[in-house]
Amino acid sequence: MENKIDEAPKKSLNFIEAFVEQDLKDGKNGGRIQTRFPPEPNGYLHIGHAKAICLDFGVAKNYGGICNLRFDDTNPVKEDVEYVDSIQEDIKWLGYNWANVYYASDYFQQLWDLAIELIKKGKAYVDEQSAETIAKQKGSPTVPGVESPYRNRPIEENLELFRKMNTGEIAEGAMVLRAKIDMASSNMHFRDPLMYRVINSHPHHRTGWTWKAYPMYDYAHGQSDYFEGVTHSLCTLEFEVHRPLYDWFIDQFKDSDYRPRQIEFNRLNLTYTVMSKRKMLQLVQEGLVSGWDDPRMPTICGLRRRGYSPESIHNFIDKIGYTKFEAQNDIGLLEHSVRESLNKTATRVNAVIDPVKLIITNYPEGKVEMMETINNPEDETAGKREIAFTRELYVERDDFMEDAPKKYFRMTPGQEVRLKSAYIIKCTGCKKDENGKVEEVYAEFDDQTKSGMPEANRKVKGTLHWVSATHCLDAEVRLYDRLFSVENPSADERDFRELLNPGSLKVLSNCKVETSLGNAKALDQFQFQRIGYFNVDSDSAPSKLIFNRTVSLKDSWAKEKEK
RNA sequence: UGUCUCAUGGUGUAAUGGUAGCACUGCAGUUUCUGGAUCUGCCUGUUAAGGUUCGAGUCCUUAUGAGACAACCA
Repeated sequence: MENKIDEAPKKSLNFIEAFVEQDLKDGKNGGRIQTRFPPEPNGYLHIGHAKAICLDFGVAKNYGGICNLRFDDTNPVKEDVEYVDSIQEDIKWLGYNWANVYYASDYFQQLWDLAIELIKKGKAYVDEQSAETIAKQKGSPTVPGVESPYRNRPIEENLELFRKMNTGEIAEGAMVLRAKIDMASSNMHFRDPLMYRVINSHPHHRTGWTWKAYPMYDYAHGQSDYFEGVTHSLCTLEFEVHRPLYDWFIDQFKDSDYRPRQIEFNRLNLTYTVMSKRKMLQLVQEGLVSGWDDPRMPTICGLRRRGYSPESIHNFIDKIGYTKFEAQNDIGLLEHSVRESLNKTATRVNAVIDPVKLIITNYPEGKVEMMETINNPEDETAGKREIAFTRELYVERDDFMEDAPKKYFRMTPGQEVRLKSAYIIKCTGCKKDENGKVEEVYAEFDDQTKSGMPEANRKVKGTLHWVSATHCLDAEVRLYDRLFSVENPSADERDFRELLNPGSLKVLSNCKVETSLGNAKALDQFQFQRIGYFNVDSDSAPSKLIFNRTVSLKDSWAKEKEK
């Protein structure tokens, strides 16, 4: 037995964990591990952020370090407290606790002081050219830039102008502070990058009108990492080109052996989804979805409302891994992850989403039998409950066919099926309206086949779910599907809004569910037997039950039908 | 016609110079009071060409393809 444990396969490290372990082995930073999750509070978190969160918090946890939450709030034009709250809620929901909450705005004074130091060293200057001129002078990746005429302004003058940038004496857009590096560098970010710009049209959500000059990302981010003692600054691939500049700024100011290390990994791309904040915002603003938490959105709040468990998201992220390859991840894997998670935890209930009446013609009128049924066959501790059985029931319209193919295991005249947790019945026929639509299905039950009786062990091909027509509740069921109809909306030439899946939401208003669902609370997760996983929508009320389909069950009959 | 990064089945990801493995998907079967779940089996892969080496997915060279970078955004 002990040998078995030794033989357990070691989980292989991703390249970031390998770097971290090597740094630890090399004794860097005194063996300390510290990461940070640095969202800009300008939007809701999505599953791509969840990937970063799992890494930032996960690395800290696995290597005995800490992870801080830091809001990168250096642009008051776009940022808002509204987002600060939702971001914290979403991180907690994912199951993580930060050691501290910081704000880049906490460092405005320190950053200011360092900028002055840089000016005094002759390594930064105030440029008063227009944004367009500066852009033009940057050149292009293949053409070197040209130096600003203000590049060699005297230090005293730079100090004076920089001070004025922050007093309101300088108009927004009129001046910037730039680091003096190399206008001919092959790395565009080295061509005298902007460090500060003037913003006096918007108050900052935390510092109000105190500051008029705000630091730019490349300067603020790296220094914030440094101030906090971050050892591993993990970010996505598009910041790869920024790393030399990140290092450059740190080199200007560092005063010990300690330095944070930036490592980049691939961002999450999901098929049939868009992940850009801009596009999501457009979907919300144009009413193409009901809001940031629309269950079709890849936002954390959307997934939560859809019925995804935190565990399902962790499992998914675990499976896709972290590399430097720009992958397209199959949304099918996310769906698999949620089925895997909910299979173990969701109570099985009976819900008929497209009901047709089934009458057991030889069952006494008015009789009510309470049938015992198991809550979750995957979890012995989940217990049992009772459901009412009566002469008139509802079953799925799909579960009856007058002329059925050979492999149809459900109700068709002459065929026996089992009603789950109740009796075996034999279908005898149906009644149709003038259009040929089935109005009622008829069957006879065998009183020796009640679940638990010896005769109940008789082999029958199909087992159907049902609810009593007299002991059930009405419900609305929202069937959600993938938001887009093409695999990669971002790669399509057409406008992404034309690519929306018209069938991404179907509302069924005439569903019948078992009475036990009457006291279900918002977000409670269930498996509607034979249909899928559903949860209680946040708009649901006892007087109007609303369920969202998280994901359907795998359906091998649907595949068989297609053949 | 720059710099940087990347390339393993349909998709994603391992193999850290020594038997190309895992997961998802797909297919076939087993089993089942959910056509779910379970269990079993199968299909499919190292971008190309050279080189180093006893031995290369891994190291080197070149080619090809893909991505990132020219916001007073982060």
